[in-house]
Amino acid sequence: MAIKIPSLSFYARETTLVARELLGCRLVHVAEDGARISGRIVETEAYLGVTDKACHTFGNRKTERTKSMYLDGGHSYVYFIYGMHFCFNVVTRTSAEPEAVLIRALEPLEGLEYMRERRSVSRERDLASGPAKLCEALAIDRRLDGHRLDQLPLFIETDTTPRPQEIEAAPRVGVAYAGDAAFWPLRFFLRGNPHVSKTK
DNA sequence: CTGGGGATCGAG
DNA sequence: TCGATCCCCAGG
Repeated sequence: MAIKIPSLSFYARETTLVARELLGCRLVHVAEDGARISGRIVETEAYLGVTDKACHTFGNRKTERTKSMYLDGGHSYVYFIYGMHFCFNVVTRTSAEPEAVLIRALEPLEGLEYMRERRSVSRERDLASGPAKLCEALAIDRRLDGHRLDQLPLFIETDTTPRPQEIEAAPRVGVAYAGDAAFWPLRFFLRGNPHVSKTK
């Protein structure tokens, strides 16, 4: 299968569909020295905008933090959480529907030594098996908030396409406060992949 | 201005 | 199970 970089129209579609189709794609950050740091996306979560109590734009909230959610699909939304971590999202649909896909885990593919320098763990499966872990491994921080994901230095390539039966759905992690939405099966991951995040 | 809480992680 | 660590944002 030929590797290509999806245009913004790929991201303008229904958010749950994008969340599923991002599985198997490759997230790439090109470092300042030109080296590629990348991993295969093995876990995602869909956040469905103004009617989704777990989404930062629930009720049409538009603040300094969430303004990237109101960009067109295909931009990044990077936010700071718990006083020390970043999380990386791909914005979907249009500026009128502020929805996004949280990238929750990667299987490291390129630049593993670079990742190990940034992360104080040795096991490969600990490098990027969580939303904040992968941001640290790929050096994604607020400077990349609002970035277009069809351009350097951070972009997404198509890679492998998982078979539908390899994709498992489950409730999202860490959103118990969100009422009914806490039970919506909007977390998608590759069944049995060791780089999927651990949940408690 | 204030303060309660968070789409997490890793040590113990 | 819990602490780290600080920004966000609703409410007054």
